[in-house]
Amino acid sequence: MAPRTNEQFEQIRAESKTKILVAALELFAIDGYHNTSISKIAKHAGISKGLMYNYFASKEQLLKEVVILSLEDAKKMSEQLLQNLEEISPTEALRLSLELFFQMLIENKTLWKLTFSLAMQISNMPSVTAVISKMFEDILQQFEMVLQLNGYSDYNIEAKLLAAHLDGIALHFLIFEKTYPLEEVKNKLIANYCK
Amino acid sequence: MAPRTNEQFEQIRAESKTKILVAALELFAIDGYHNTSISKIAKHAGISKGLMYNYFASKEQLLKEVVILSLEDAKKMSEQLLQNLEEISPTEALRLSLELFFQMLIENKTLWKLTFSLAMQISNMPSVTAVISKMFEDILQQFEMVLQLNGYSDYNIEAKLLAAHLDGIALHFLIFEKTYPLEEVKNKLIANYCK
Amino acid sequence: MAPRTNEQFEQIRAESKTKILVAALELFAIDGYHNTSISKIAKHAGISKGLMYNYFASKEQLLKEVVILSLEDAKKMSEQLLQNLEEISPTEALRLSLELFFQMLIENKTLWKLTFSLAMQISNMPSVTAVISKMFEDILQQFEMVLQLNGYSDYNIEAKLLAAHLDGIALHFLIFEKTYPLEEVKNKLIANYCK
Amino acid sequence: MAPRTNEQFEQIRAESKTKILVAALELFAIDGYHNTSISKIAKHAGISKGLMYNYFASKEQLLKEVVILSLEDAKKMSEQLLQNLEEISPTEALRLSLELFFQMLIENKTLWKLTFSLAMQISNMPSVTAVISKMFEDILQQFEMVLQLNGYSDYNIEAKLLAAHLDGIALHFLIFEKTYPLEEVKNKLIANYCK
DNA sequence: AATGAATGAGCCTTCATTCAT
DNA sequence: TATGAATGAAGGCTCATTCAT
Repeated sequence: MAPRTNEQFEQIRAESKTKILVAALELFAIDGYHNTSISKIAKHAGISKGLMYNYFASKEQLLKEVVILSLEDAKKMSEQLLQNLEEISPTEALRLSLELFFQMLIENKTLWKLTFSLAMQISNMPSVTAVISKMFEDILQQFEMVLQLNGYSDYNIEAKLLAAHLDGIALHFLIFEKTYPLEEVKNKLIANYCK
Repeated sequence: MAPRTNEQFEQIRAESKTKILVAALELFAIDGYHNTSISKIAKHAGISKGLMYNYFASKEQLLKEVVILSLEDAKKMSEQLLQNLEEISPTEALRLSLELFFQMLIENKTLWKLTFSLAMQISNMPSVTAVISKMFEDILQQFEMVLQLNGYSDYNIEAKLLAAHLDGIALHFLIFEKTYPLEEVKNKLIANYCK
Repeated sequence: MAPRTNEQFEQIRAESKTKILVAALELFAIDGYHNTSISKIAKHAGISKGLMYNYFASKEQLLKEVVILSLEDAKKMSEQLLQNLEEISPTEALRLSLELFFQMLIENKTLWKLTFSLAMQISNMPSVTAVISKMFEDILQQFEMVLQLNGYSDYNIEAKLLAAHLDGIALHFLIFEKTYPLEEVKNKLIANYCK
Repeated sequence: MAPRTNEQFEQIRAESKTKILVAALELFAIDGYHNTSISKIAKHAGISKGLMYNYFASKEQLLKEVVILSLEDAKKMSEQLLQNLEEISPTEALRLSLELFFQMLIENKTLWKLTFSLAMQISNMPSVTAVISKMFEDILQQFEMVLQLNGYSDYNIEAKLLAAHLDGIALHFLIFEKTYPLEEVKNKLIANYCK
């Protein structure tokens, strides 16, 4: 066989890396960062323990990249909304924003669980914290804009309140899972905000 | 010489136990449960590693008692409110409840940090989870009552919304600490709820 | 009250010591030496951990004295037999010796268990081993004498065989306990030796 | 470089595992299970402490495998006898059985020591006990058969007596080692049984 | 004589990380 | 690129022993 080209190597690398990241995300979110060993991740990803260190300098670095990757995904989703924002009424935009949040919450429970568990736990992992903070600011800005469009005078502080509200709901939902009446809470919240 | 009296032993025990509980609470809250080793706790408390096991059967049991102790403190505070609840107007009661929450949040940052960090991390520690869940239910009931008195028809689901709102605010406050405009958020929240 | 006399102190000491020895024997025999902690022994004896060190320099020393005490008891029993040995026929003496052995085995299962478990385990505890060896020699001499009286020419080596036979039976009985047909084995053995 | 082939890994594993098993057998037999720490075993085997857990799930599992391995060796030896059993006279078969026992005792002192020391100490380790019991039953059956062929009417109970006799001799030999007249005892025993 | 709180060495075990191949 | 055997520090926990009272 002809030797692999650089592109082929590059692709193999990318595939392996992705496999590892996906496996790590799943395990971190379900079992928590500390309860997930490199061994488990390697097995789950179908690769060897040693290979992991070929792509990530340490377990902490892997965590950081998991978070980055996940948040990028989330951002992509939310940007879809923004594209159409100008074509619809402000109220509708707000409603859509909220609907989007709940949709993402349900569809990415794993990621949310991970994010929350990290948020409270990694004062000693600044690089990871920074990534999470950055994303939070982005979301806040979006909310400010949408609330401003909806005529909220205190949109600055109201955005913070809304963000807190949503994160609080997410937190409770993730803790109580099946017993939490997410649908009712969501409807009530939207009703309250979009009147 | 004669051995110590029972009272003397009791006092020594109480002091040591408290020392350990306090040290554990601080470290658990700052570094998280998994990042806090028994060694660290012992050093922080100024005792030997082995002594911990004289008072707590395991690290998990220590955590449980830390949580219980902290929640008892919190409960005492909140009960102060309930005493006067019937003498004041419903609106005032709601305002007081919210004020109380923020006061407790500020005064017991450590406990809140611990609670949140635990909430996402200890699905496999039923005994601890149970204690936290119990407290959450208690708070929820209080909110339901106060909201009902304030004429909220959907007081059931509104209580859940309020609880989420408060926990969300607490979460953000604990993450961003000094940069979080807690006072403004608090005033706005109270204004929104007590109109 | 008048101060205690020396005799009273002496008696208290003796009682405490005995309590500890008895407790230790029971626990050592049931759970094994290594699985029995000083704490357990103290609790079982109804005294404090510290007091034990008032009477025994170490756990190993305690073990040694337990063994000595137990073997002395055993010796007393066997000496009862010897007293009457001259009044009965040699065959009867042999039968009685064997009967005595089985009786002691059944009545002192605890001690036997302990002895066996020690015998194989304490090459690194010479002081204890010495005591056990000494007793074994004593027993062997008795057997030699009785076998000689019964006309065994090779009484020297036959005594060793007999001792081994009895210890083997004891070993199996202690391992299999209820399922071991001790009575049948005993009758057959006696029948074989006393014909 | 290319990773090792499966065969290479297999061989490395086999070698390490054997090193550990051999080291463990020796130390368990000499010092007893409880007095032998994983650290000691690792040092004795010339490997790191952690590596043991790459091959054995726990110290108890290691013990179990040590016992199994040893008993397999023993079984192989005894099966050599059975092959020729039908070609020789019953008396000769019995004599051979006994000779074999003594040969195995001398050649596998370590294993015997281990077996005895375990027999009295591991009532709380069912998995290990089961293996040992199984082997004992096998041996008993063999004895029953051979004794029956030799015309013993009570071969059932006589087999138990014989097994006890042999184990008793082994026990004494292992305790007193060099000072025990094993050869004389063996000859006398065979003489007694094969007349 | 008696107590039990306190110590600290040592135990079994886990796991991130390295390295020879 | 890829493997997994090997390491060693660290973790939770036990327990014989000491010591102030």
